[in-house]
Amino acid sequence: MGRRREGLSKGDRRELAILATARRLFTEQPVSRVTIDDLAAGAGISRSAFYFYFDSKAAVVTALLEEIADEMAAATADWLAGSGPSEAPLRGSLETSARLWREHGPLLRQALIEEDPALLPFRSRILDGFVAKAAARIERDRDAGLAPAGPPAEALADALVRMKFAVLASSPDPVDTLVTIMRRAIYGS
Amino acid sequence: MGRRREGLSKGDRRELAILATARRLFTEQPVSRVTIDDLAAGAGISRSAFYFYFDSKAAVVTALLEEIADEMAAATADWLAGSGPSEAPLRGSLETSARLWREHGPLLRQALIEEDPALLPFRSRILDGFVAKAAARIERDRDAGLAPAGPPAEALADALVRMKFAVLASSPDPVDTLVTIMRRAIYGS
DNA sequence: GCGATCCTCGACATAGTGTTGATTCAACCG
DNA sequence: CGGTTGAATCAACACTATGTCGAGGATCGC
Repeated sequence: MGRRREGLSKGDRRELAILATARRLFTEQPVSRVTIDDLAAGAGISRSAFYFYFDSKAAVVTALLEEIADEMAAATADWLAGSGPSEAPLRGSLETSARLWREHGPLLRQALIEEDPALLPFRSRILDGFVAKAAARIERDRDAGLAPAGPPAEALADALVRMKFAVLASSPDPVDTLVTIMRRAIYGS
Repeated sequence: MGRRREGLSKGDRRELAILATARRLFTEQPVSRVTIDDLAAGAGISRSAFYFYFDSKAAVVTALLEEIADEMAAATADWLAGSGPSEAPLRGSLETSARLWREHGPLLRQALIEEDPALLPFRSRILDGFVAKAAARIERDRDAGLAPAGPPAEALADALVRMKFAVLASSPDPVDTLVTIMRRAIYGS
């Protein structure tokens, strides 16, 4: 009777246990201070058994970042799609981003600030994607006469995105400041 | 005759050789990829002899950063002491900062971006010092009616300094963009 | 009950860091 | 000259973390 009760094999459950442990540990301490031993112990397996499920710590981090990537994109989609200097969409986007950094700070830091080479794919997806879309939005506003000329939109967007990550990584609640700087940088003459 | 000819003992020369090697290697590759073996080999000594001269790689990095700290301070002194939105002093300060990052990128990156705990003293000296002075300058301009109100000067300065470092670390020539953003962020309404 | 596949582990290999104790060497003191 | 001292050097060791291998144990499909 009842062969595969719930569809989750022992192996599946162990893989999920590793990810759950990683999620827990990576909210508390920097990625570099979590060892594979920690992850294996948290999942109740030996260190070398870990390698059956993941190739490296970076693979676990990548898996977790995949989960977060969509939230990151959704957080800014509103503002990126809009136009003009109105404050609310920008503030909303930044509030959500700030929450994500509070929840996943060490992970995002490892990928976006420390620039771990193993996390390059995620980083370029997020960073380049944001920069390209933000630059497009800036050009749209300039063409519409809503924003004044200034540095190349791409360079401006790049600087603002990097500032956003750097500031989110260091202050718990920087939204007001970021809103002002970004609006002035884009719309101030 | 001529006992201590030039005052430099063998040990002194070796210490300088380590520093020279470090200077060379740290212009080419990230700090984390230079091993103590590399430094020792470059200075022509064994790895364990290295530990006679320095406690760790971080100690070497600290010594090199000491040399750079003064240049960093001098680079921005002009602008920090002035007032008002005029472009030249800001641009001059940023040009010098950009040159320093081109020459010592990996070192500055390790201290100011990656936030290596062992380099905390240098980081707080540079970062907090800059932020405090920039905040004071912003308040001065606000009091003088040269700059409009906005986020707390401290928070604004912190965000701009972090943006500066983040952008310098990633683009070879970001001065134009930084000049515009900073002026708009401080003086734009 | 049997074979294939999934899963686990202990043992090993490698790279980097830091420590220890013995030894060399140069200078200076009597 | 001989002896003491302290600086400088090294080989060997210990530790931590990562990743690899092959030998088996558990489990599922039949």
